[in-house]
Amino acid sequence: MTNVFDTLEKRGYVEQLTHPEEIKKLFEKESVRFYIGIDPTADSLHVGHFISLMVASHMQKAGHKPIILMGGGTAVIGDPSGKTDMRKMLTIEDIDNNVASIKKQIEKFLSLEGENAAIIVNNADWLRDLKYLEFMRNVGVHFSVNKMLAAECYKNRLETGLTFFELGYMLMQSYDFLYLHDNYDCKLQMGGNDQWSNIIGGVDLIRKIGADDSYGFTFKLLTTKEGKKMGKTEKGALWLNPEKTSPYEFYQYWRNVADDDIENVMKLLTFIDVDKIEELTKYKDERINEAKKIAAYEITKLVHGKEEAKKAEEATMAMFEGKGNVDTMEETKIDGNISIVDAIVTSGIVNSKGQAKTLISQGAITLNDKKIDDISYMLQDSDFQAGYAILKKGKKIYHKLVK
RNA sequence: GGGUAGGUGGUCGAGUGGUUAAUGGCACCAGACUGUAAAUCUGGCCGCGAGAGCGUACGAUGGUUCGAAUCCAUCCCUGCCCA
Repeated sequence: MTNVFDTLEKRGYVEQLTHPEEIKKLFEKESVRFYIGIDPTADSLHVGHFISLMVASHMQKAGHKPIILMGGGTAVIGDPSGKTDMRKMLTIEDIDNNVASIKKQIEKFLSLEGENAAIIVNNADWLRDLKYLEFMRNVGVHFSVNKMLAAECYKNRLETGLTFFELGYMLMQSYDFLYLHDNYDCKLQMGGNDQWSNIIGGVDLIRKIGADDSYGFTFKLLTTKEGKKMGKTEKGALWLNPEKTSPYEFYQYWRNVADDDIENVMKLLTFIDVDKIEELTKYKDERINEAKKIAAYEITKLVHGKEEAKKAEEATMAMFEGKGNVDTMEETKIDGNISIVDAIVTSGIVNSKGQAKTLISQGAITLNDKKIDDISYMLQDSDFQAGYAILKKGKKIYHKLVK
């Protein structure tokens, strides 16, 4: 059996390791309990968390045991790493709600049953009742402020301001690792590369307290070749929750990634064999679109299930290649013959009438393939001859209107 | 606690009494070109209104003024220096 480490490395996940040799050996020697933390700062995960879950899934498939740590306790503070400003503070109720809805998404990636079932824990369970004095004595003493301030993630904060409150984040995350190490036999913490400082904080803490079996592992963040973060859209982040980002939009996002990024995306966000990916992405002309289709389908399938992925794919074919089925298109029920502007807004294609008008005047809106250039156009019965009307924004966004 | 510099639209950052819904960059959307790609060029990017326009907005609340993001007062928050 191949070492997961090789798999992860081959697919390009690996960024930094605290103990490269030991970690590789550990993976071979035993079924390792590892943890990945997720901060419940929204009621849905977004693509940034996607890689974490992929890594966890690869690990689980290789026989290791994932612990997903929901940061129900630490989210109260907000991780200052890489942020220029302090995050907005969330109420405890918000966080608890978020934790509940995120759990459902995690279940799609990890098996919660069987011998190496994933477990989901919430650090609120141990952090909220923490006694300050005890914590300072047992944990606080092991942290050198000098060292912390030298860390890259706090450096830029030194200029804009950093509160003690936020500085405490590292201690809490480190304590999480210690807690999981002692209570769940967790030996490895994994996370995005922005978590490096926090992760080594935990690894060092455990080692200072006396154990020598703690390790850290960070993986790449999902960025474009130009180094920009991926997953931004007009409406904000690309969410994994279908109510926030529809499966079709989600599919389209991946269908449209840049040529330069497709190989990376496939390796990181699908389970397709690496050799196959390289084969698919070696082209420099339109043949690379084949890879994008496969990537979009596979990624959507992972997040929304086979059925939704199929629907998104069929809707795409219907729209872009003139085959397939309009039934799969997202649809909105319209009340009577409203104006085109209202139709655009109620379908959710854009957020305001102003935007709808702008688009019309730019020639971006078509109805049943007829360009609409009149802002005051009213929908008519003749627009629904097939029982529906197809509203199109730009070249890529379609919506079905029914009465 | 004292001194000092600040708080501007999704973000970064100009503006320092009227022509400022507020220059510019980034992000994002659309048009052209293409391969539903990138790069490039063009247009857009607070809300409502067909439009003239109206409403909201420059940390908060009051005030001065015909008129304020810009001036004054109080408060809140942040940086830096001193203690």
